[in-house]
Amino acid sequence: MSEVVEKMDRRKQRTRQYLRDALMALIVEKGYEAISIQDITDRANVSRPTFYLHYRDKEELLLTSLEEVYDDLNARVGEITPGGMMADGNPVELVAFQHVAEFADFYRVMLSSRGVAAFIIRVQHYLASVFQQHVQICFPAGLTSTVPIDILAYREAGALIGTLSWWLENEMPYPPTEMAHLHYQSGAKGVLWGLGITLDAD
Amino acid sequence: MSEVVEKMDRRKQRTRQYLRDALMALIVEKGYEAISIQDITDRANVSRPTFYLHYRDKEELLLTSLEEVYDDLNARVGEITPGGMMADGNPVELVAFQHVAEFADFYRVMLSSRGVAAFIIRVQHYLASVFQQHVQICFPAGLTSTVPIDILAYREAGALIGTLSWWLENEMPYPPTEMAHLHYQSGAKGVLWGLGITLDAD
DNA sequence: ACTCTACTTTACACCGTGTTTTTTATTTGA
DNA sequence: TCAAATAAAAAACACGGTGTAAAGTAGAGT
Repeated sequence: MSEVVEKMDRRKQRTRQYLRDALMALIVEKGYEAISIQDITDRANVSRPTFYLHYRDKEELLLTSLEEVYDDLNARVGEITPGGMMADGNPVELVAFQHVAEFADFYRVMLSSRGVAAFIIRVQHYLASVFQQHVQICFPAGLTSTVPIDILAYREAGALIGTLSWWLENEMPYPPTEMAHLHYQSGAKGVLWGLGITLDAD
Repeated sequence: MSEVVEKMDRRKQRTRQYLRDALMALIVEKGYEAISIQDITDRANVSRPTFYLHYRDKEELLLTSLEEVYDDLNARVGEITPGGMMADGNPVELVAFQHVAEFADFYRVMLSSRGVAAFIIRVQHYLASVFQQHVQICFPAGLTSTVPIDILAYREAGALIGTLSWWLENEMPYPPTEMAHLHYQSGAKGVLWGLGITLDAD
């Protein structure tokens, strides 16, 4: 996933690290779209032409910068066990809330009006694929689903993004564990359950 | 909501209409970000300075152009009746699927990587507010919710966007009515129901 | 110490933005 | 129908960001 970093000149490593740090800081400060290459290189204390020695454009820098974020997320997702719940009895969604809490400043911007559509959609696809993988781990024998699994995957991916958006917009009033439970329950048992309504017969 | 159009010079009306049409066509063709003012005025057969006589920038044109889309949506939402289902027995989500089907080319871009984060977030907020209003219409006496209603609203708003994304990305293989039912059921009864799983006791 | 190679500096052409001024065309309404 | 009002076109401008090139400098690797 990451580039080969071992045999890379220290200056190269340092410069790229400066650029990535600068981008992340600037995203938090002024939003992605408002950032110019000059802004990034100024912040990184690097000349503007140097930028182009490493990255084609702002988007390419963003994509590589995201790897740090993804590495954290993938490490957490790797801990998932079959069975729908994690080893400690928490729902798997907890990893998402913990991860987002870790990078709250970043996500607060990127999942807002000042964010990037491509990033939001990418997160959605990622979460949908995790959902599908998780279903296959929990039910290896297969299922006779009432609803196509990929629709459910997109639905739940969007639902999680929605809950995360609310959480980030409202200064994260509940801890990750509580959010994970609220989200899990209203998903597993349905929205009517979340509203406190007993479901009638079909 | 809309401007006063009656007393407006015909040339003004025509020019603005051309600009709005051009923007919408270009969004479908190349995505919002890739469009320049020059692109819009070329397509509209209008000089570039003229653009600035009417709109401050591309975003302002987008916002006014969206009113046509919103007018359609609001007309449909207005038809919602209290009770969770519409007069014909379809779930209220149906209006969203019908509306998106009407402007499918537009939404296919705007809810994709080539779209605009601000638009996606705006749709999310709109859907969340509709959800909350709908709950208040259906249960005017109030509810003792297990989950805060605004969290549920964001959750379901995101969920709907997720389902719509899947639908648009996959060439809309099911008609709006069927999508609405699939979406409604997996929301009301929960994801496990959608997967075909009978829920154990708590 | 010597050789690479990354970085800096300066410069340039290009493109999109936003505005101004002058001129032309069209609409309004008296 | 004609005069006054106003919208649009045309041409030009300053500005800022992009992407590249050429020359020189500094610091890494061996």
